[in-house]
Amino acid sequence: MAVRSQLEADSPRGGRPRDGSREQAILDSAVALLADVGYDAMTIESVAAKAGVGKATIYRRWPGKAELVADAVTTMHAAEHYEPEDTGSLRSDLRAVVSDMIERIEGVDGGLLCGLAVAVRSDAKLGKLMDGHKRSEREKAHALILSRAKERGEIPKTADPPDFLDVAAGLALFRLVNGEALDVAFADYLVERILLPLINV
Amino acid sequence: MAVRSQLEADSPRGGRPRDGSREQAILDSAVALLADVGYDAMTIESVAAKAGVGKATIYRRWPGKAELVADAVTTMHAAEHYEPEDTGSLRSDLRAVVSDMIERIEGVDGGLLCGLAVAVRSDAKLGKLMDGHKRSEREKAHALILSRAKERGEIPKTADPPDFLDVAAGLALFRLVNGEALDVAFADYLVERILLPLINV
Amino acid sequence: MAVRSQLEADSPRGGRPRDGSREQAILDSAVALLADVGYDAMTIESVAAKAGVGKATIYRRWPGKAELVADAVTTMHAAEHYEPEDTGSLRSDLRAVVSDMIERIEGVDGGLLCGLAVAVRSDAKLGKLMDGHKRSEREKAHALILSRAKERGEIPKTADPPDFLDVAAGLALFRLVNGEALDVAFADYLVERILLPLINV
Amino acid sequence: MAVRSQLEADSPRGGRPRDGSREQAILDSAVALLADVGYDAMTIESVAAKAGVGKATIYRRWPGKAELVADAVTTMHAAEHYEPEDTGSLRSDLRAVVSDMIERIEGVDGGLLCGLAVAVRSDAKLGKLMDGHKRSEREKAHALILSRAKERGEIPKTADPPDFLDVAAGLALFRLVNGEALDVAFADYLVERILLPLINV
DNA sequence: TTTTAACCGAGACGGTACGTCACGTCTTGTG
DNA sequence: CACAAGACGTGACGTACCGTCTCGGTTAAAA
Repeated sequence: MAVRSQLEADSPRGGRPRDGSREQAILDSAVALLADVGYDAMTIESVAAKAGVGKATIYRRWPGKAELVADAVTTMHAAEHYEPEDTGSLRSDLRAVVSDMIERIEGVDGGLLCGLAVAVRSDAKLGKLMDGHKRSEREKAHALILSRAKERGEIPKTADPPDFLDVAAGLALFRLVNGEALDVAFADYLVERILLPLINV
Repeated sequence: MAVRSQLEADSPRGGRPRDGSREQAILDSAVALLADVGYDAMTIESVAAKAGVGKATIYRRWPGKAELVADAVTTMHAAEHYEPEDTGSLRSDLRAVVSDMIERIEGVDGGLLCGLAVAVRSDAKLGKLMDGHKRSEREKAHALILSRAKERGEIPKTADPPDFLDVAAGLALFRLVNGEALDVAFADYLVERILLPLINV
Repeated sequence: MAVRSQLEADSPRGGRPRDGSREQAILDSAVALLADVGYDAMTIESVAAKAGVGKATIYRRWPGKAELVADAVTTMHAAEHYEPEDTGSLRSDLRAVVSDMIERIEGVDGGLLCGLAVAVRSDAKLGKLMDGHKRSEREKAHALILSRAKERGEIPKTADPPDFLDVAAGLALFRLVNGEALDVAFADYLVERILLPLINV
Repeated sequence: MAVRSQLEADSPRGGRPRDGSREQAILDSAVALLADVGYDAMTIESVAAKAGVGKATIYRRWPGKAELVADAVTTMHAAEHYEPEDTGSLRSDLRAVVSDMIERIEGVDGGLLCGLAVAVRSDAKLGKLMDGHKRSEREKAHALILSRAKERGEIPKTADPPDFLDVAAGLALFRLVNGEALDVAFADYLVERILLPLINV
């Protein structure tokens, strides 16, 4: 988790404790609405209504919309358990991971990331808090693909390519922002002209 | 240009013609305000006031804020005349172009691109219209850097690397969205571990 | 007529003369729209459209909406040629004229007069100009009814009652403004308890 | 009261209850502004500002400007405690009440009543709700003046004249609408030629 | 057990930007 | 010049959210 709760565990004295289930209901509703209608059209009021929760219950936990969204996105990524299968070759492993990534970006991630970036820019602290999980997932996938390729003998044991999954994600996002299609041709280009060359230095 | 005017050349006869100078005044004001205060804090009313224009004159030309911003960003990019100098070597040429790009992204582009992406996603047609100029600028720089390197003999005349400037821009944007710093270390990493390997296949 | 034309017959020098037919088209459209949608919802733009006329052609003749409406109402009243029939007795003459008046008020006049009154109050000059025709019509009816009653011997030749038709119109308008019904009972009351007593002093 | 609150006593449970003091603050501001600047120039925003209230707080209670004004006028009339003094004779009592009425009409009532009439006609229910208080005030004054005259022996104990104060108000309003002056001569005429004859049948 | 304080859903509050619409004026081209 | 068309600056309209606040009621730990 990340920004949530502002005061993670303080309030030393009495009173009814917060109901943890609300937290999840709110985040779930936020994720659903982000995917449905996008960042701008998602309102705190709609999140509250969908979660069956009062607005104050949201503002008690997050200082504003941007922070709520940050947590919602983090939650969303945490939910996906990114474990690329062994498809038999480096090339096909890359193809699989790239296809998967593109699918996700086209689904929701793209718009969310961009909408979120607005929040990031308006409050720089956010950004620093929110990338933890995602990065580690990417790094795990990176290491896994690489070690398989080494075991297969496709690349030398000493190979140490850069963060090629970041490169893939960045290029995909960039094309999205520019309104270009994320199609099969792009996936091909990405694997053949960018990723494989970077790994096979 | 792009979205502007809704009906680029419609009602052929009758009535006072639109005053083209308003168009520019509005876009200029929009660009200035975007850079000053950001997407959210930029209001249509403030754009109108700064441009010395009525709100209706804006809404007559653009259906909403998102579309106006889309055009404003396009205009902004059109204004920049991207001509990378010859710094003497491929490596330093890349360093120069990367530094320049990072600077621009940190300045305004980043937030704008992201804010824009929201608009893009809510109206898919926008995206398709707005990348023309920017892409061609990038392609010119790409070709220029490459031909210089070939003339210097740094790379073979037959080299045909992928769109490495897109890769650089994408990775930078990606880090921005994730709240990571776009610092000198990143620029180094980008040039040494990504761009040069991609070119020197 | 009344306010119309601002400069009734001036502009001594050349140029295309005003097209008098426009005047009537505008007034007709204004009357129709007033009756259809009321004062507030009647817009200059809709009058212009219905009349097939440019807005400037209206503003060239009348300084504003209020004045146009003033003329339109006057025109409307001028159109009705109020000649009460001889029904055989003073009482039935009064009944006839009262019924007629109520009908007219319920139809359009009521709302118009009230809407118009707003204009009157915002520009006091208007009022002074616009009552001419209507008053003279009322006075003609007043005199006619009275002379018939005298000829029939219902009232003395020397009788000189006050402007009872004004009283009738005023009371009807007042009830309208107060949201009370203008029904048969009211007409009865008006004739029996107000008008006849005022005449038969 | 009248239109106010749309649903006088609806949502029985939940939520912060409406603050009744806002209601009065809004109506007071509306009355003041109506008197100051008139119906057209009175804007909802100015009412809100003067009352120290958000626009939404007004629109939560009234569906639009017309209905707010309707209530404001009703309130205004409710505030005036109409108790005509005993001036010693029927004639002077009538003069007093007529002068008072004219003064009020010239002040604000006239324009308000007319502006209101527009609302009345666009929503017939309004009218039926809003005349209660005013009528009863008029009736009280009517009865008072009459009983005094009877005590003085000016008119027979059995006299039962029609609603002469309605007649007076109606005629005054009618003249106002027609742009005729409500001056001393009119007051004279009203008392001598209309009211006294009606009473002294 | 009673108190107490923070929790909860609901929704009113003061603001503010939105996008629409009409005003009355100005600017075209065509008679 | 008048005219039809319609763009212009202006400013009010009514709507929708923002983030805060208040209400009656609930819930657990502290007294």
